[in-house]
This record gives sequence, structure tokens and C-alpha cells, in this order.
Amino acid sequence: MNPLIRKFEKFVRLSPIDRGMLTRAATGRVRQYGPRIDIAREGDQPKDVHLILSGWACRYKQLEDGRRQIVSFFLPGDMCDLNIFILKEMDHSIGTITPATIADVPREFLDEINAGFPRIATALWWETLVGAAIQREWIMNLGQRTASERMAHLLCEIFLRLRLVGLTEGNSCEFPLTQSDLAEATGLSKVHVNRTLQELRTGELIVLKSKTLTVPSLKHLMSAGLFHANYLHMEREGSHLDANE
Amino acid sequence: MNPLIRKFEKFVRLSPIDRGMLTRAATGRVRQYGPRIDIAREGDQPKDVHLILSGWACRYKQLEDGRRQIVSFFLPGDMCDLNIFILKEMDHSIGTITPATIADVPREFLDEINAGFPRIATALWWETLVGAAIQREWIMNLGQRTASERMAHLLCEIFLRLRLVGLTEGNSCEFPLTQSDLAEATGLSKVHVNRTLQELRTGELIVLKSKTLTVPSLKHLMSAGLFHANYLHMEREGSHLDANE
DNA sequence: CGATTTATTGAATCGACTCAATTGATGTGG
DNA sequence: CCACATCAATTGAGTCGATTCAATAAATCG
Repeated sequence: MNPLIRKFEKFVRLSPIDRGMLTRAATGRVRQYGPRIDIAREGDQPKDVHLILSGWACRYKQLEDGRRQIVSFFLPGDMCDLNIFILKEMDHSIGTITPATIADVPREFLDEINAGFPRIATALWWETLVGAAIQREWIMNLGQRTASERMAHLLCEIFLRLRLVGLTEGNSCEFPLTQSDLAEATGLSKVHVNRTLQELRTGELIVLKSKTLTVPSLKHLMSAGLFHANYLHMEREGSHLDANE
Repeated sequence: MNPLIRKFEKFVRLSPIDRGMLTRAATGRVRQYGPRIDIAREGDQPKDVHLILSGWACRYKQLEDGRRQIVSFFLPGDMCDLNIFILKEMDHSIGTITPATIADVPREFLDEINAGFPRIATALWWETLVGAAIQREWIMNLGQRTASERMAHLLCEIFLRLRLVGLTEGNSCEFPLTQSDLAEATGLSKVHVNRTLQELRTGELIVLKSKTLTVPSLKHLMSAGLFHANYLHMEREGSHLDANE
């Protein structure tokens, strides 16, 4: 099922027509990518809005000397910046982590939504605002949290975001990130990421093995990461907008 | 003059009616605040969109144990998140740094813009996208740049953003941030901020004294901070939207 | 299976931090 | 308008978290 619908339904109840519209978004121009492939590069002219249907991707920035920073992860159901085509060129790159299925949503489609699908338009704004909140939290993470807090925090965030789109099973989820990826996302060296993960493991806060993450007690991991889910704005805040079935 | 108009005019040529609308935004509910006053606090219900008319403010987040991170600065002409009232509660706080004049733009006003002022609506989207790009760059800054690169980068950004709204004079600008503010924004300790500033001073990259910043050679400071202005998207990219005078 | 990527470990180093004291500004009330 | 109080900036010394370099082990892939 389209993970975008799944996610939006957590925020606002959609009408069948709304759902049809979102299904159409996810069946138009759809592309398959291999792992570790760039979808868009810094400097490119932005074209469509990308919607991740399956697989993981990330936004990253890079300095001349090679230092790389992952600035956000795209999980299934995530979209890149709405209205990005207003800008002349990309200020960051987007690349896949795993093989991924990505729909390119053309500008006209978004115009159509804004004109006639107010609930979806609001859900898209919600998505935009949550995206911004996540970026702020990452700044907090990099600026103030210690290595293990930082790692615990990131893992909590990913776990919750995956759960929102139904990609967890109990207290486990697929976890395709390498320790290098985690290093680039947390601003730590990969050696230190390794040691930090071991610390979380010996504290029995996580089990991370063969691309699977298990969180025995989300509560404990959250407390280790000073994690407060408020910034993800996951309660059904848009209920007053519900479509009547 | 309304710094918002000034800024938007760098992106798209507005019609006299557009300008009138923006002037109205800046003369409706306007409030004066003293320095170091909270405008909104984490947990509050978001009401209006705030527009900074004069003075400096910032967004910040705080942990239980007191660690504080400034996640963005608001300079004259900046607005807080558009459509923030979609969310149930604030995930961060907003506070002034200097005394400030701030207009509260009500929801209805923004609806009006979206309905009948497409150029302004686009300019607001541009503002939103640039805001997101700045947040990403801060993540890069915190994750990858060394202390002095980081500081140089931040100073470049502030200088350019001030210049965009006409608040620089030659290579100088007012600079009300304390070293503690800089510490909270860069994720460094204030002692290290002090030493980092001294380093930039002895490299003759900045003169910073009595709340005034002078940048003898922006080019050199940019290169010290590995600064690329692309993320600010300052060229007149919206020219195809220009109003015909 | 060998080749390559990913993960792990140890040792030495360094950037940035903490603690603590001092100096310099700014501001306020008597 | 000075004296005192407060806040901001500076300096030194010692420490610690995280890094780099380098080597090895384990996992994954064609």
C-alpha cells in the first residue's frame, strides 16, 4: 500500500477521492533505482518532487575536500521539498541507500492538489513542517548531544518514522544503514560510531545485527537519547479536517 | 521600509498592489519586545505567523539539563514557519536577542495571499525553501566543519542575510550576538568561541568590537568558512514571475 | 571461492571542554 | 557622575571525548 496514504491517514482522514489522487501520484512516473545511486546532484536544476515508495534514500552535502554530511533520511512515504522547482538549482544531493522505487510527481499534479484537494494540501504542509522540525532536531542533536545520546536519538527517530508507515514488526525493523552512513549522519567518525553502537549494545538498548535493528525497550532507548517525540507531530492533529466517509 | 518587501524584491518584482498587501501585513498587529524575551515557548499552541520587522531573534531548543541550542536566527524581514498553526504545539521556542518589533500575521491574511496574490505566495514559498536550506547548511556546519570554519561560515551567512535586507554598511554591520549566543548556535563552548574569534581576528578575517562586525574581505572569510552562497538562493530566480509595472 | 566492503580493535594524538580566576565593559541607582 | 553590581570577554591549566592511523576480522557479493 502507498506509504504516503498510510502516513497521511495518521494525520487526517482522507476521502476515497483523496486516496485515489494519492494513488495516482504513486503510479504515474515511477522509477527503480539501485543502491547508492544519485537521484539528483547539487547544482542540478530541480525538476519534479520525488516521492519514496520503497527503499531508503538520503539527502547529503559534500565539501570540496570530501567531507560528507547526510542531512536527512528519506524513508518510504517521504517526499523531497515541495515546490522545489521554484529554486534555480539544488543546494544538496539526493542518493539512494538501498534499491528504491521513487515516483516523480510533476508540478502540475501539485497544482491540481492545491486547487481541489484541501485535505491533501494540508497534509502536504504538515509533511513540510515535520520535515523542518526534524532538521531542527538534527541541529540540536549535532550541537548538544553526546555521541551515545546522539546515536540513540537517531535510532529512535528512524524507528518511529518507520513505524508510522508500518515498516516495523514488533520492536524490530530493517536497518540498511552501514556504520559509515551513521557516521555521516551523526557527524562522528566511523570508528567512534562503532564504539558508540557497542556501548548501546552492552547497555542492552539495541540489538543491531545483519541489517536488522531491534529495540528491546523503546522507552529506555528514548531516555538514553533524550528523545521527545513531540517534534514528529505524530498525533492526529488534523482531525478537524476529516473527510466524512 | 518593510524589510520583507526589500527581500522579496530581490527574488521577484512585485506590483504596487503586492507591495500594499505586504505593507498591510507589517502594520496590522505589531508588537514591541525587549531583549532576551520569549515570544513563544516549546509546548505552546502556535497562533500567528511572526514577521520580524526590526531587531534580532532566534529559535532555540533546550534539554532538561539546560543544554541549549540555537537552531536559527531571525533577522529583519524573516518570518517563522508558514502555516505553523497546522501543528498542535510548538516543538521549539522563539526568543528575542535585541529589542525587536514583530508583526503577528494572522492565518486569514495568509489565506488571502494564497487566494489572490500569486507572486507573494511564491515569494513565501521561496522564503520557506531558503529557510530549509539554511537548516541543512547548519547541519553540515555542525557535523563537518572545524570550529573556525564553522564560525567563519556562520558570520558569512549572517552578513549576507543582513546585506539582503540592507542592514550592512560597506563591509560592516551591527552584530548584537554575545559569545554565549555564538556558542549556542555553533555547538561550541563559549571559551572555545572566544579562542576561535581570536583566531579569526589574528588572521585578519574579521574585526568584531563593540557590537559591530567588520569583514575586511568577504572573499577571504568565505574561503575560511568553506562558504558557498548557493544555499541562500539569492539570485533573482523568480524573474519570470515579475509583475509588469 | 577470492575480492571487496563492512565491522572491530588498539594505540597515540588532538581538538574542544571544564574549571577557575581575572579583566573589561555596561548599566543603574544613590 | 561616580561606585557598585552585573554581565561579557579573556586567559591558563588540566582533562576528556572523539579523532586518526593502522591492522585485523568478519560479512557480503559476484
